[in-house]
Amino acid sequence: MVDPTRPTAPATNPANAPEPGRDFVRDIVQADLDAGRVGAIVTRFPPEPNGYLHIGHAKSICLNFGIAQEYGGHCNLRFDDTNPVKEEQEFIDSIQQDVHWLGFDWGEHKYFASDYFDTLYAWAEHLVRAGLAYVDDTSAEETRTMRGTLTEPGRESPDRNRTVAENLDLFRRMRAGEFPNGARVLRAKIDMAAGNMNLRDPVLYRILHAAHPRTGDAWCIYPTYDYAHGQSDAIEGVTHSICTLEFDDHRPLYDWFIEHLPVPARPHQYEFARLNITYTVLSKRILTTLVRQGHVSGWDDPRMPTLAGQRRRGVPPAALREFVRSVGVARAYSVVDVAMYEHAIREVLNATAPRRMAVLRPLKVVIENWEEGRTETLEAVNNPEDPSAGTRPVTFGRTIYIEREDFMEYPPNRFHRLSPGREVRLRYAYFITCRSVVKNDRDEVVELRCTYDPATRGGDAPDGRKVRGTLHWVAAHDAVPAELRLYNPLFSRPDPGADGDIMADLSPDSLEVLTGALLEPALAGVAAGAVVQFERQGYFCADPDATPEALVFNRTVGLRDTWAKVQAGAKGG
RNA sequence: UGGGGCGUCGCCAAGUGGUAAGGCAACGGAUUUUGAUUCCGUCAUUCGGAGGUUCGAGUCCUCCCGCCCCAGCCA
Repeated sequence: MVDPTRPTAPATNPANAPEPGRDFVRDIVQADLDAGRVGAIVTRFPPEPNGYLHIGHAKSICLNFGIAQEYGGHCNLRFDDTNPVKEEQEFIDSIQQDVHWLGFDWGEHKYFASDYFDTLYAWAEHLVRAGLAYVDDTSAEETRTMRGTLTEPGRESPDRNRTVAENLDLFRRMRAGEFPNGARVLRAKIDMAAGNMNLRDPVLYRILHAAHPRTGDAWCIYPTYDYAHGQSDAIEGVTHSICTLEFDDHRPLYDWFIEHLPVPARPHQYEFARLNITYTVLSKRILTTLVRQGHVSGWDDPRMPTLAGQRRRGVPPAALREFVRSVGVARAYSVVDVAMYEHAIREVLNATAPRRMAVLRPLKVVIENWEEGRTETLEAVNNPEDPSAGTRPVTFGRTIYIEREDFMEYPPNRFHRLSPGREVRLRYAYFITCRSVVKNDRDEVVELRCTYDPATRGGDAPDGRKVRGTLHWVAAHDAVPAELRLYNPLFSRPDPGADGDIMADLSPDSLEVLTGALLEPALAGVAAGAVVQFERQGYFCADPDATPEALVFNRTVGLRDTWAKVQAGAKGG
């Protein structure tokens, strides 16, 4: 059957052609607008409040709210709360917080599928009266076997031909609470032999004696997703109901309900490929398991791909939006390289994050020709990408700390940091030369004795001599202690779960805690949530776990590190 | 011959019959007081495969191959 309201080919409109083909969904929207099939664009983001939103949802949110914005329509936030046994107020709250954080606003358009329970129920009776739905007493297990298989047709329930009167009576008594969970269901009467399993008399209502977060005990029967979704779209006047590919073969059912019910509008469903990322799991079910089994500290553990987790990790919402934009929207199954995500994060943070110095693994350095007790204040640039960020003072002294890995007693070929006899620059301070090494009884380097060149104040040599390396540092007299949490992928393989047991792929190295880090004093009063770049190390976000004894920072993402790559290559080769 | 969807560079992804965009990654090189950033260059004679139509095919036709989704009273 040809539906004249359904777009066939994108219409062209040379007059005000938008930047061509941003993605196929926008093409459809544009074509519908051009052809006058719809007035204002209405989309919707329909989360079920049974968990926290994750990066995959960000793609859907950006698509739905983005399209509404671009075409001057609006996007509804609609909670798909049709299954009270899984849904909780905590999730209703977190979802709203996360959508706002991502940068989108539903305005007055916040809805719940449960707002429509009365209408949905009335429409179900309508189907019953039309002979298109019946009450089935078959048990869940029996229903499953009778549904047939992918290659064999199903068998019709003996209750399939009950009279309208009997169905109406039974359905009303279901609603009245006369029957226990699972005793009966209301099913659509479609086609038990359909090749599309969704059309083999799908369930519309099931008995669930459970309190609902919003409707309380008002109901003991609840509509299924298939029955509730399209009708909710119609009630809200949604023009483009955009969902993921696995709902593709639900569309005939979606359309069936719309055609057979007295709905006030004719919405259309469109499907796009969901987002997958290497080394990452975007499945609410698995994420829930990680939280419940304590593999992570909670939904907002910075290792979690949840929006709450990424926020705590320090990922700016703009980076998420940029990432989603760069990935595009299509219908082909895809797994995006997590490097693309990290790139988007660095791109945003490079432009915005103030620079600070922090030593992750300190190595003591004594400047032998610097007088005991003398300090000197120098000027450090806050963000070379943003002159308006200004400068800040940093104080130098006789004893400082540098990064342990910035010194090697026996340096390999291309190492151009500090080693015995070699001169390097301390960022914004002086050139220093390593004169000797102090070791403990285990032969470990515990301290360097260096000298500085007073003429190189600020880091420039008046005689124009060059130095190969520039190191970050903190002064012993004013450094601030901190705990640093370094994160690695939660899973140890790019395709977690591909071998079956996803929990077996959990990485033992996803979290490394550094307790002895030292920060420059400018970081002392930093507010939780602030993101800075620790020069030469990476971007770090102040965590609310900070105590009076020590600040806590989460590493959002490291800087690109070509030296590490060179080393890895040398080791491997 | 169960139904549906999809196959363009290592990973995303434009392309809608006129002679393969872009991003990520990678690799060279320049600049650099972050081995960062920035910059410049290299990176698909070929679009899952085979036929066919056409002056011309990633785009149209036929056949074949491969991958994903569906048998919840989950969404």
